[in-house]
Amino acid sequence: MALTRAQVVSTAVDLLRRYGLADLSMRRLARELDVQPGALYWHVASKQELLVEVAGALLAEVPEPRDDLRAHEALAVLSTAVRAALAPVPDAADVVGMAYAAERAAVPALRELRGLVGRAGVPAEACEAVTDLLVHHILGSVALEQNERQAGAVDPSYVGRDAAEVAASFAVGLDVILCGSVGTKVSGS
Amino acid sequence: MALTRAQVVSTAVDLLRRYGLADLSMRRLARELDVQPGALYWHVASKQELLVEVAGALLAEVPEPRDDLRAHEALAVLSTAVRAALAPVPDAADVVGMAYAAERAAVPALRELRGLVGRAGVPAEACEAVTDLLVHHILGSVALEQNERQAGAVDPSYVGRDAAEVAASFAVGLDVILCGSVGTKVSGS
DNA sequence: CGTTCAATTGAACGCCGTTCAAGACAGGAG
DNA sequence: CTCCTGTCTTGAACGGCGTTCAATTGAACG
Repeated sequence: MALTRAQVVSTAVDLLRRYGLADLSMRRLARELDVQPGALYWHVASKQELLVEVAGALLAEVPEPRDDLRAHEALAVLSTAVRAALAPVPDAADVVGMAYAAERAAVPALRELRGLVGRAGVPAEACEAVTDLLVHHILGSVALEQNERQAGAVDPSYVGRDAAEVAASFAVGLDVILCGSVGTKVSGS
Repeated sequence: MALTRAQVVSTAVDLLRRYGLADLSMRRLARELDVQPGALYWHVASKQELLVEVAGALLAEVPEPRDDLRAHEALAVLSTAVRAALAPVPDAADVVGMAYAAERAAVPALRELRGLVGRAGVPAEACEAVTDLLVHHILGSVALEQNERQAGAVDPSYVGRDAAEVAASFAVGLDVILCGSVGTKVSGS
């Protein structure tokens, strides 16, 4: 049966999940699909475009927060959900970051985040700034957690912060963004 | 005369400044130095190690903020200075991000940032979290500004936010981190 | 049966990071 | 002056990469 764009994308996601971005090459992807590398370019214009699609797929299953929440809570829930979806996928932060950089609206879940920021009472001029801050915080945290994991795997004597600690760090940062705390208070856990 | 590690690093910085990370290949660097690629590996263990060195060089000239400032002000000054140092260097965010991920203490300027966060009254447990947040915000903002620039260069009809706007966005985000504003107030400009 | 046309092949182009035996070339010891 | 030793460089190769493109397949349709 003929190859499909959807098939290409989902196999790419699989490859990313299992082996990371370094092993997500067009050639490797072609091998996985029992196809010559050139065939991929019938379904996808470039690797860049493929990665944008992959980023979308990674966040496709993040549920929209229930809309009976206050905007702040919804923001916290969505941010945490996005982080949770990306955390277990190697190099997900790089992939999504690239997609976000290429086109802010390319990834639906992040577009939705921006809508919530607006609804949270942030003035229109600061809307993009705050959204960017949130996105960078999420992606940064994901990248960090994966880096700790990787460092620990290479050298077992290295005791970095484990996933739970990084998640807690993330929550603190999120709290700082949503409520402010460096200058004022620090909310409990 | 014999090649020097310092020479290799500074030529790498030059190449990065002028042509970006994509053109900072070991081969290109060797060509620039009138040398065979293999020669570089006498002075540098790997490209990774070279990039960490480059990241350090990029931030080597960021001045330490005067120590008569309150910690919050010093943080704002240093963060802004780091951002300003990286903003004009293509792909600087990727390079520094990589170095920071590889080893949080590898880049002196960022280590200093962490010290200031501690001095600003952030509880010890939240110290790394807040520093990470700051670093991600800085690097995210730099990456974003460069992306806008690049998009504008490719397609002149594209009107993105210019450098000043992105810098303003950065200041807003910094304000959110240092003072909090989503839940409370937004300080003037 | 012949044609058409989406889909794939196979081969090439010009890059990349890295390795390593072999050579060049200084400077000190005999 | 010769020889050696240790530092540094070359030249060539290895196995990868993203991308392009003429030629070919193969199924569906008239």
